[in-house]
Amino acid sequence: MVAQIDTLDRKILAALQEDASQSLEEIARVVGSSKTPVWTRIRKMREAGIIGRQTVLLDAEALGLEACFFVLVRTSEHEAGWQDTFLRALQSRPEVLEAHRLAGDIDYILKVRVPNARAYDRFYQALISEVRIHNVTALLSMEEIKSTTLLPLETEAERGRGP
Amino acid sequence: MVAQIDTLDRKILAALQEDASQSLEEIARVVGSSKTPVWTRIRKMREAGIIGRQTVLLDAEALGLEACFFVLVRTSEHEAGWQDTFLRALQSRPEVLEAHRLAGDIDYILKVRVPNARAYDRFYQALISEVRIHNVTALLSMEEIKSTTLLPLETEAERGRGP
DNA sequence: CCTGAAAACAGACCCCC
DNA sequence: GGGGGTCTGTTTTCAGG
Repeated sequence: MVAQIDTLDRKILAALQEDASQSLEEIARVVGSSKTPVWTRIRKMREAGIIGRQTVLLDAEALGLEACFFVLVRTSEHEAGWQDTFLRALQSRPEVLEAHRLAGDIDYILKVRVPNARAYDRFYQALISEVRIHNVTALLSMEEIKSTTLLPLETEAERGRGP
Repeated sequence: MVAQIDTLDRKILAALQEDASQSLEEIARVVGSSKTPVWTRIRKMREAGIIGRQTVLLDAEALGLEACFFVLVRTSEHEAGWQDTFLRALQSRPEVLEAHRLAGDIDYILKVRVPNARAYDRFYQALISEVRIHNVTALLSMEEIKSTTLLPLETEAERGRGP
């Protein structure tokens, strides 16, 4: 379900990703248009779900969340019931920031943010007591080299290179 | 560098994370305060860098970014020069959404968003031609079970459980 | 540090092109 | 579908308790 988006839409999205606190007028100026068209397009893209939540990004370290783990999960259970329980467990835990089901011999990867290693252990113990997991590898982040929510919005020209 | 944040600040941050488009009045109402104090606290937390970028979250699938890979990187090179080159390469590539330096036998993990597997291969070929990498494992995401930017803001009560 | 008012500003919706 | 203006509500500032 790839949306029909033109160059102006992409410019608007880029501007909004960059700084959502900009005024309509400011955005209109940088994308080379005026308030009404920009406003209409934003409204439509919101309705279409292309534009989602408007949020602020907080400094995890400053808030005492000093440890970040990537957790590689292997399971031997592949029934729907088990998966449901596992998914619900992940959804309900706010320290799980990301969870993906994978192709290949590792079944899931999680990204978990906690205050420290002890808090990770509490999370881990709670998780394995809730759902049966075959094998877990935790990768501890020493340094966040890059972390962005800005999606690469390919231009019209770049799209030509795709298949 | 953990910031001095009180309960009211935490409530404000929670409200802002949840929906940054809320009016000051609305936020003041839900946190049980009034406009000026809320505004002052937001300004201070912005200045302190606790509150960072204000942004919108876009739907990657709708924008044609249908493939997500986690890339596990092992290197045999550990000199500063190599690391600088690698970091710069990651920073300059918009498809790299996250990059962490890890503890343990895997040196780095990347999160990469691209239109499809071919685009990932182009990224991979370009990366290994730019910097020497010993071993790469790509984990392909089949399903994004959870993805949130909302940090768990522990309450005053919960903080007591920490060390 | 909070309350309340006042001034500067931006968003939502109009009609016209 | 875009351009420009207007009304309404919101942000930001400031005097006073």
